[in-house]
Amino acid sequence: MTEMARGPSNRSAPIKITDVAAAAGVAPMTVSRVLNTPDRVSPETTARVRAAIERLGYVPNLIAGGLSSRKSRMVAAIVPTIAHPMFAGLVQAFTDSMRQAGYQVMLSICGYHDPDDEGLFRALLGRRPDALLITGSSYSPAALQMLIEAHIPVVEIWDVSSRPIDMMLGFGHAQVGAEVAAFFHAKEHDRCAVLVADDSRAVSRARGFVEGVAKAGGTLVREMIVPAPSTISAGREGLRSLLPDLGERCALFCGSDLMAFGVVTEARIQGVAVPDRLAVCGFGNFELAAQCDPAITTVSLEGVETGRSAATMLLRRLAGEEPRDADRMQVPFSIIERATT
Amino acid sequence: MTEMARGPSNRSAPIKITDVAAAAGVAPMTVSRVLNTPDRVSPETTARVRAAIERLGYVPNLIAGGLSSRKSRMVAAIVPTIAHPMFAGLVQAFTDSMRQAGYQVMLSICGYHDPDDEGLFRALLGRRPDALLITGSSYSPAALQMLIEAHIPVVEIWDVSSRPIDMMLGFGHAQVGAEVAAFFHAKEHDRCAVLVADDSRAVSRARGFVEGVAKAGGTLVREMIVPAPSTISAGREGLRSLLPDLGERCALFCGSDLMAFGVVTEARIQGVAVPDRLAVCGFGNFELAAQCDPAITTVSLEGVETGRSAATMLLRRLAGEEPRDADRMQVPFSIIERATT
DNA sequence: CTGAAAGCGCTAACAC
DNA sequence: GTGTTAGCGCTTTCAG
Repeated sequence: MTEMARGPSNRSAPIKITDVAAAAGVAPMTVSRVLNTPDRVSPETTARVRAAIERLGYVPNLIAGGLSSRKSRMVAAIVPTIAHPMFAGLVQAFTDSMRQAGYQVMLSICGYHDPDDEGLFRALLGRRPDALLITGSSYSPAALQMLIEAHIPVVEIWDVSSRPIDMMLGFGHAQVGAEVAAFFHAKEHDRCAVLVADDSRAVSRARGFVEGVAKAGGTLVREMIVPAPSTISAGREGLRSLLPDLGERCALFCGSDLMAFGVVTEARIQGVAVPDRLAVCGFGNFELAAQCDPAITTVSLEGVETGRSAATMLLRRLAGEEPRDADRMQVPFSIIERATT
Repeated sequence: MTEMARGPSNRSAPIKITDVAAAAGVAPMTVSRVLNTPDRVSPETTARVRAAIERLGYVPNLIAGGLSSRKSRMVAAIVPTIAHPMFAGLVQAFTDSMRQAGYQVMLSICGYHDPDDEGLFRALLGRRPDALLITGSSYSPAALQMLIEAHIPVVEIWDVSSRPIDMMLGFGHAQVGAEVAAFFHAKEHDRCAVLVADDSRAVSRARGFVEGVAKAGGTLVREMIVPAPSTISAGREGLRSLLPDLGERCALFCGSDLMAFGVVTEARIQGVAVPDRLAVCGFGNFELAAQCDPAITTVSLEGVETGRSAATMLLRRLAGEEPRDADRMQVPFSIIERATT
């Protein structure tokens, strides 16, 4: 074992394309072609080059390649949280789809109210992503301006209410609220309440709900907006606070299934009959809502499908296709009725 | 408004450092210094350059900078999932800490059994991250070899049982299982069972538990290993399957709080008294375990603290400090006793 | 404190 | 098919 060990470099300088080229007896450009456009290289050469790559343990420097080709093969994604199962599913599906197409995803988690969105965008855009996925758009005008000037495909998810930068994929949150109100009305609930965390989309849903209740001639017992995030304990506290106003019969729309679960849990503890005295509808269709007892009626969102669609939209544009109408898409949502209504 | 609009470039080529330099009447190098080492530039020059940057909407190309400086100011992180609250917390805390220090995190979600770990590592290392966070190490030898040859700081989290690549931060999963077994024993449970998903760490915990039960002279009623991931419905099904063997009294250790919640829910439906006939301990200390009713006894993990510690370890090394003993750290865990035991 | 020259590792564009 | 040349946009290094 005193001979030089075979196999990759022992703690020497990192292998680069010229090393591989030298080892294979070809020009660097040929190595590059083997990696990027294999069909333009003869099989024998390819084999020799591949062997050299293998032997040296060469890992191409994508940074250098990106600088040269002006393509980073990287997309940035910004979501407020990954604790929310819908976003978790979305991110996972988006990442998978992009990776399959050869893109790496840089994920940023920005919270619901990022004070320094400009700083975040600068850090992201500075890496010259080929495309961008962002959530909603409660961003500062300066930050949005940066996005526009980046001249890359951008897809906004989660909210279709605002003026889009480029592509858009989501649903009107107010509309969700309205549909839940209509659903409650159809079930002959005329006393309604709503409990949400104060993030702008949830508040939109609440507003849509309140309007829907009014339009249907119902009574709004209470509109509770609590600090984000939307948690189980917020739901439990919410119900305790609502208790005095509950009356004979009341229907409550919650900002998330977590909250709804908290409400249902606390209701059992407090001896409030669900759904007879209190009907509950959640939002998000988390596993919890389906599997807890009683199972919770909720609004289903299809995070996975949204993530996949977002990837498809971006990939189409990255492949050079022109913008089209379908680039402004509503994501379907549906009310899944279960035991709490 | 027929004059040329003020403000940043209207759809022209992207602004680069030479544009800013020209606009400010300085050399490109001076612009670079304003951005990277502001204290080495006179205040007046700085002001002029900053104004030009602002006016042109210049966003430095970090790709080019990285190539030149051989520092990407980027770290890669690999986790199996973000659906698990512990990982979600960890990732969030890690990302925050790194971002504060000026590093961007590239997150990869690899699932529990990635067939193409080499491909993933190549994609990541090709971007020349300055450091790496990885979860556990059920990776192929070739893939691990790539990590070693990257010659960057690596911190492995989540499992301290294997031989480390560099730094390590986690806890012995087998030890967790053993402690839960001891905990059950202390509560005079001599009939025990365990239910986990088949991911390698969860299986380690189960094994530790089984050994612990044996050591304490207890009886292992059942060891159930179900397909990953660990879900509520897996817990519900698990209990149904366990039902015939439950006997008078039994203590069950679950692979996650989700499973434990499923078990407790199904137990209520089936009329199994918790904790009198069936004691349950979860794993992970999710909000759900604390807030459901009955609240679930669990093992608490401190994902947030782990993420922060991992960041600290890496940042120390990135700042040039030498490896030290503290680089192999146990993350504390604790059993939180609640109503299900 | 500021500038000029050289080059990071790769690929586009054009030869051969 | 393969090689050569010339950068990509920035920072290092060295001079002033």
